[in-house]
Amino acid sequence: MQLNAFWRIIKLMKHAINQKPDYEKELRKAGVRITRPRRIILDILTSTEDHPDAMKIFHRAIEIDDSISLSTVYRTMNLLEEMGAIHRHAFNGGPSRFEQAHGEHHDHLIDVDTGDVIEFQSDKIEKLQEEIARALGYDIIHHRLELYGRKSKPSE
Amino acid sequence: MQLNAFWRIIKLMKHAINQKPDYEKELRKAGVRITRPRRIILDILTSTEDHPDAMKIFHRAIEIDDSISLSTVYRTMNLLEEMGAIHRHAFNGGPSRFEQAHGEHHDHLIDVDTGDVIEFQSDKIEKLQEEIARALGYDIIHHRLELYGRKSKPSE
DNA sequence: ATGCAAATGCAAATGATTTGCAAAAAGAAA
DNA sequence: TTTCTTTTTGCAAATCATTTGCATTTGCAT
Ligand SMILES: [Mn+2]
Ligand SMILES: [Mn+2]
Ligand SMILES: [Zn+2]
Ligand SMILES: [Zn+2]
Repeated sequence: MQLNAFWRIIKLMKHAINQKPDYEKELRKAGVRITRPRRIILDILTSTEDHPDAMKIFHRAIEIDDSISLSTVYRTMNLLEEMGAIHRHAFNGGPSRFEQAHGEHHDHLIDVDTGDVIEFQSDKIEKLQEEIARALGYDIIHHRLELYGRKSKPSE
Repeated sequence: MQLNAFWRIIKLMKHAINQKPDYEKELRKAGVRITRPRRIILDILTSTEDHPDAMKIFHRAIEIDDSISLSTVYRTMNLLEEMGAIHRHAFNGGPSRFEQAHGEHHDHLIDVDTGDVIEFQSDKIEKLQEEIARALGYDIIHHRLELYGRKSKPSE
């Protein structure tokens, strides 16, 4: 939980300095063409703190270039996911939501009333997951932990 | 992990004795009509160990009564979920999959190669989740923990 | 048995995402 | 830059899982 705070600060500093991860270089190296739509979408992803879905990304994108199509957003999200540049979430069972893959691994707590997404990280839980998988004879490829909660009343 | 083994045995014993939870009575008490499709679907859910999706349930159902429709399966799953008789999962991002709510709470490990679903339970993790939520000022309403893994090579 | 609200089957509607295809753009080469 | 080849795009139509409108049937309290 202390580490969490640390990384949050790092993230904020990066944001302040505008030092975004250079996905363009990475993608180019992997033989991916950097097109105008892709650059715009990457910019949107690297400059937000939230977890937008395809439609929200689309709306932010057409604000910058109204010729971008929704299918391109979807295609780009699939591409970036395959390249490991973003993570895809399916909270509740709603539409896919995305966030850039940069930064520390974390899990999510979703406020069931407001929809707010709060990030957290627990080394202990990660360790326990590994132990459990190992005991069952498995190596974890990836995992998903989501807590759905409601603000606790201070009293009571 | 020891508790887990205990409950697994209980479950197997119940299954062996064919002592299914009496959902019919519960549902009736809640003012829900017990129709032929609902009885059949409930039977399917209470007599399987796996996590079938709507289509699979539909196919098993028409084997017993070929007049049952897929929409009724969907409607019934929604009803049973609201009544708390079943749980809904969305592994990977695929279609909803269901299991009866009876028995102990557990989480899932999905074999990414075979699709097998392995159930496990960890009091430690559950406790940690509570702690984390509390520290963030939240009460957990529900949660979802899924491990995606691959059988570990014994050597190496 | 009777009556009526609730549930069903079917087909058509939805919402999210994918896909085929002709036109446009990216990057390598000249 | 111009040219060339390959990839990507926008658009519309297709898919997939799931929901919904509606006329018809059914459960079940009287
Ligand atoms: Mn985690
Ligand atoms: Mn759990
Ligand atoms: Zn996040
Ligand atoms: Zn299960």
